[in-house]
Parts: sequence; C-alpha cells; structure tokens
Amino acid sequence: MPAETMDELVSLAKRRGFIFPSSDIYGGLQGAYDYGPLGVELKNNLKAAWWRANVYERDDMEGLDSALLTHRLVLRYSGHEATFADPLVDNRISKKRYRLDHLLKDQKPGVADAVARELGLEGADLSVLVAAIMREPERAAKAMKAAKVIDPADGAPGDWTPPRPFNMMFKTTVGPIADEDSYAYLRPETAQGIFVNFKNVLDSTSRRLPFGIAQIGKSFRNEITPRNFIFRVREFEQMEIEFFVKPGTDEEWHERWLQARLQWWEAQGIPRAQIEVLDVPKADLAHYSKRTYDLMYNYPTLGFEEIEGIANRSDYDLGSHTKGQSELGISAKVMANPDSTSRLAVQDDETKKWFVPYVIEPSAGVDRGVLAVLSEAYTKEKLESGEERVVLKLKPHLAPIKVAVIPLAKNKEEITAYARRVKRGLQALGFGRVLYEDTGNIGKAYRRHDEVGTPFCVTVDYDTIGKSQDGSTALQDTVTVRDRDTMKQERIAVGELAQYLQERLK
RNA sequence: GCGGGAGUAGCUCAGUUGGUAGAGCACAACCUUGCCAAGGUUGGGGUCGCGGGUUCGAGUCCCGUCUCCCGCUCCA
Repeated sequence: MPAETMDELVSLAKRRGFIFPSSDIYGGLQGAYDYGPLGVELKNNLKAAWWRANVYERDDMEGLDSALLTHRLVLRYSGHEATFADPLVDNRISKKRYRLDHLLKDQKPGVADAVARELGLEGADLSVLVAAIMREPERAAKAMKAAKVIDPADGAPGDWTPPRPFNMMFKTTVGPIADEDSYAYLRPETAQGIFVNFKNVLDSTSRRLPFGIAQIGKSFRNEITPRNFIFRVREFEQMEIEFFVKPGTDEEWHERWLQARLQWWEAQGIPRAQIEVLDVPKADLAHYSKRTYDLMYNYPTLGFEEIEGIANRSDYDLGSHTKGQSELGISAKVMANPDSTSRLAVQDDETKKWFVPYVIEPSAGVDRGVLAVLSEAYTKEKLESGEERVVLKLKPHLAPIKVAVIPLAKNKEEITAYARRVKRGLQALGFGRVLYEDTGNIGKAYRRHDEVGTPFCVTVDYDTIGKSQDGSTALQDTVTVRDRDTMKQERIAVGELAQYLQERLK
C-alpha cells in the first residue's frame, strides 16, 4: 500500500535526510532540491539499476556522457529554440493565463481568422499567426480584443495583455566577453547530446542497426511554475536511450521498448497496476514525435502523472542535424541545415544507399522515479501493540543502507568492538552502505531503519561474545539478523553472514 | 505572474485586550537497560520567514517582500 499523500513523503524525506529544498538557509530556490545522505544513495542505486539493465545486460547498447553546456546551433536545429518559448497571454478580467496557441485553437470558428484579419494576415495558419503576434504583441492585444477572443474559463470576451514569450531554456554566457553571440544553453534534454555524437559512437564502436545509446544526466528547463516537490523542477535528471532502427521497423521496436520499460519499473518495485499507458493524442505530440506512449504513475495527491515518455522520434533529429539532407530521403519535416559538418546516416548493406535511421526514445525522469519508488515503498502497518509502524519496503538493491550493525548494549566495550569489526567486514564486501548504529536503544534503532528502508539489521549481543546468561558458549560468534518486512530474526554464524546477506541483497 | 491559504525549536503545535517566548516529541552526554519508538540525570538549540513602520514596548497592529501549499499556463 503506497503513500496516501505527498505531504507524508515530503516530511519523511526531510526528517530522515533524503531530500531538502535547495539553498534552504536563504529561503530556498524554487524548482531546485538537494539530495541528502540517504537520498543520494537511493538515487545512485536507481540510476545504477537502469544502467545495468539497459547497458550491461543488453548487447545492443553503448553509454555516453555528453556536456551540459550546449552549442546554440544544436538547439536551433533540434527545434527547441522555436518550440521551447511558449507565448503566454493573461486575461485581466478573469485573471487566468493561457498559452496563446492553445487559446486561439479553442476559439469558436472565425475568431482566430478575425484576429488574423485585424493584423492583415487573412487566411494565415495558426503557427504563422502566432509568430506574427509575437512580433507585434501590443498591436496583437488590441486585435484580440477587437476580435472578441473568448476566455474559455467564463465564455466571456477577455481583456488581453500583450503576449509575452516565456523561454524555457536557460542561456548562459561562455568566454570572457559577454557579447550577443557568446552564449550557450544548458541542455533542456540529454537526447541532443546523443544525436550530435551519433557518428562518433558509430565510428568508434563499429555498431550496426539496430543499436542504442544510453545517457544519464542533468537537464534544465525554466518551468513557469515548478511545483509538487521533486515532480516538476527546473534542474532535473534524465535516464534516456536513443535507440536507432531501420525505418519500417520503428513501430515494432516502439512496442518492444514499451514492454521492456514497464518490466523494468516493475523490478524497481512499481507494480504494473500502478502505471497507466497513455497513447498520446496526435494533437498533443511534441514537435519531434510520430507517436508517444507516456507511462503515467499513480502519484500520491497528484494522481496519474508522467514518469517516463517513450517516443518514436522518427528520423527527425538525425535528419535535422545532418548535412546533405536532400540526398537522404528524410521523412520528417526538418529545417534546412547548412551548418552541420557531418552526415548522420548509415548505408544499407544491400542497396548501398544512405539513409537516416529512425529513433525510439525511452526517456525517464530520475527524480520522478525516486519519488515513485519512495511512494510505492512507503507503508504504514499496525502492530499488535496498536502502535503504527512506518516501513519503507524498498527493493534491497535500491535501499540507501543495506545493513545496520547494532550493538545490543552501547557501553559494553566487548560488544561494541565486536560490532564494529562486523561492520567493517560487511562493508568490504562492496554491496553498498553498511552502517554502525548505536544511537538510542535497540527498539528505536529497528524503527529508524524500518523507516529508511534498511533491509537487514544485524545485532551483536552477549551470546555473540560468549557470555550467555546460562553460561554456555554455544552461540558464541553468532549474531541475529532481523528482516525489515517480517520483523523476524534469525541467528546466523558470523562466518556465514556475508553469504547470507549477499544472497538476499541482490 | 494572478487569485486563495500558510510561515513561532529538527518535527507537531500553544502563546490572552500589544508587556519582552513555551510544551511534547526529537537531538547530545553520562548512567541504567539481555531484542522492537523503555527509565533517570544533565545539556544544546528560536533576532517568532525577512525588511521597514506605529508604540515607552511588537510573535501579536500596519506596509512591503520572500518562501511554501491549492488553482491557471508547463510534461522528464
């Protein structure tokens, strides 16, 4: 049973050191969060699981880590400069804000045309009209008023502000002189770094279609309203694959990747029933997409929201960035590109003709994944005593702390020294973080580790050091291992502890 | 950005008609404790989101500002 509200996750995340608001001591920075001691482990574990499944365990994938700073031509030809600037317009009467293109599209027949007529653009299609409006926002506002553009919220004609562009990409200055041309973008997606390295990877690995390139890394979008904890933030991390296939096999690969990705999320503890697959309607597709499946996870408070998008990007991206576009039979609508120095195409073995591969892109949000995994693992249990216990039932490979080693009494040197030795021995096995824990009493330590999802607690007691109450030494060099989910304990010989834990932490 | 709500200790909150900040839990040290949020003693921690104003005096009244939550635009 997952978390019921976002608030209980936010509270746990802060209290236990998973996630903090960024720049907290100066009041926080909107849309940015910092991962604390446990959060960084959880996040690293999730990324490692993704890399393992998609790079190491497949025979058709290469990895990549491209720069965050991105040449502006990359984002011009990718289409981001044009489409990542939403024109926004406010209605002074209803106080609502709309995207200009959405607003005009939602009007009664004839209204958009009336606006066009006011601007002397009769018959222009929507994108041309929007572009014209953005060139003359003051005049456009008057035209919208004259044409009686309706506010969909109340059905009444609005008093419209001049539309303003809202650029979602972060620009930054590069080099010593800040002139008009010396800027670069922080990448809005990791995908473009893969596309522009397509030829490099191909040439250095002798890959043939179909194959993919995987990348994990930060991306930046200047969201208008970052909200809902780490769900919508301005600096976020993506796990992206661009999988290159022969045109004509793209739809089949799209389906295969959909299934593969659902299975992977299931292995991270997110049951299939908690994800809805949305076949994104044509009208809502991103500028590069032929078809997209959105995996919608059932987040607490928010309901079903996107955790991953699996897009068929067709030959749009490589086609946009390649030189010699006219000879390659590109099917997507791409901008003419006189700047590229590289042919991003492959040769057909039989016909010897060059063509641009199609791309299937499974693109998952790391932060949204962390949130989903946390939410799904969050469990409240009533104990026999009537008390409530909070357990984070994380899959062991994701747990921030794998094992806590606890001395039963913290002021008995023999016991604490033994426990520290056990801790060091387990840490050396390399399966992740092992913690020596002697704060509070034993019951508190167990509860604390239940709440942060530590799968096993190893306790060193009097029996371990050969000082049993009955005087026997039968249990010397054994410890108890407590299971997080069942709360049951087993007595294990210290010599067998490594194997016992390794088997259960896979 | 606009509309609505909220900011007092790490957390949950109290704080009277304005009189100079408290509780429980948590945290730290020591003692006690033979396994599921135990007990004792001691201790640390708040310029009441921030800035200004009114006042002899502001957590409390006024203005501004920041952040968070809910709605609109954003989708990894």
